[in-house]
Amino acid sequence: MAQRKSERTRAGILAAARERFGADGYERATVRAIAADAAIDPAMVIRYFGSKEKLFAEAAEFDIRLPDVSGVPAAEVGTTLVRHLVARWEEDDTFRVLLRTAATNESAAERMRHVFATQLAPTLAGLAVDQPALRAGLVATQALGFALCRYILQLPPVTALTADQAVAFLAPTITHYLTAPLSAE
Amino acid sequence: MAQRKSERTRAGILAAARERFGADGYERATVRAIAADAAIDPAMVIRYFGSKEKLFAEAAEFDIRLPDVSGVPAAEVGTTLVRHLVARWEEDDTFRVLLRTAATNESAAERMRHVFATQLAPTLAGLAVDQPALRAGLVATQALGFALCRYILQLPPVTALTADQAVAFLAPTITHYLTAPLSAE
DNA sequence: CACGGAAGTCAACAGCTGTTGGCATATGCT
DNA sequence: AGCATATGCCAACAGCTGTTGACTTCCGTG
Repeated sequence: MAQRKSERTRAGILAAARERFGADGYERATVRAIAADAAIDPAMVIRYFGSKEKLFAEAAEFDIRLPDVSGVPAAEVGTTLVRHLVARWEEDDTFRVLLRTAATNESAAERMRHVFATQLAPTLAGLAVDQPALRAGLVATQALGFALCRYILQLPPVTALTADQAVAFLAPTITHYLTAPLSAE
Repeated sequence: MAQRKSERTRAGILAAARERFGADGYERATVRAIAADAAIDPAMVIRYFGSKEKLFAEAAEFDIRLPDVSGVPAAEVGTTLVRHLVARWEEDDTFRVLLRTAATNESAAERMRHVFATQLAPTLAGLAVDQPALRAGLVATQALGFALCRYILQLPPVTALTADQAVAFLAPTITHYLTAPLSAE
């Protein structure tokens, strides 16, 4: 097996890349810095991934892995959804990479829209009482806004929350956006 | 008046800088590109503002100019607040500059926290029924999340909204965060 | 008109960037 | 063992970055 060792260094580069991209964003995260974190030569980063952009593409591959909520009582759907999202964001930093970079990099923004359209919106469509696209959009504003304030901007009152508190505060809003009548409030 | 002409070109540089920073973020917006937009030599940008960072600091100086809501009926506070925020964001792109850049630039993030702490939180504190810091933080997640999805990520369902629709959808959430009991939802 | 200072141009700098090719080394197979 | 190939390092490249200093041009004032 000639592949065994290479796969480990490849994974090391990817891990270092995720951390750097997540901390610094696409432009400031240099190939040299990523290579140094992975204790390897910068040339190897290019050899393994072709280019910085392809490395980023792989590092930002994000699967939201939404749970199946078809069996969940309607009243608990919001809580279930939010709990999953927060847990998912806390456990790995791939999403932070994507969110941070999407602010300044158009291809990352496009990928973010793609995640929204293919992963979030379809699931929410089954839960919304009407106007699924609009409701999914509203949910996104609250969900991504929370992630932005907590992980990127790090607003003190938002970082101070425990995950459970965050879920308790956000869930009613999500439920509201999915089910409340929208025209006259 | 030796100053008159210089002030015009200075304003021109600042306008070009705001546009470039807003469109590309701090790193990708180069001094040379800003200078080209302002039809001037890159050296002048430095001469007028000292450095790229100081230019950014001036370009991202943002005053949220929240209205006085002390005389507004409690039921309409949310709507008034949101309407003002959305109108303010639509009319000038300084806020977009700041938001976009805050994602990848720590000093811009710090400035964002400062705007939150000195401009948004104090006003909201007078409107919250309790726990003002927490409630201001929750309001920020929704408000900034909307701005992120609409102006930066440009999620189709969110950009499709008219300003009035956006206000109508967000206002109840803001009111909820300011006034609803928080412990058991 | 002559002068002084402001306004602007030009070329160049040092440093960093992603990327490439050549060369050494180690590793696994026969 | 000996070869082939994968793995890695080194040095260098061309291009871009923010920034600087010297030089020219313009303009209002004495």
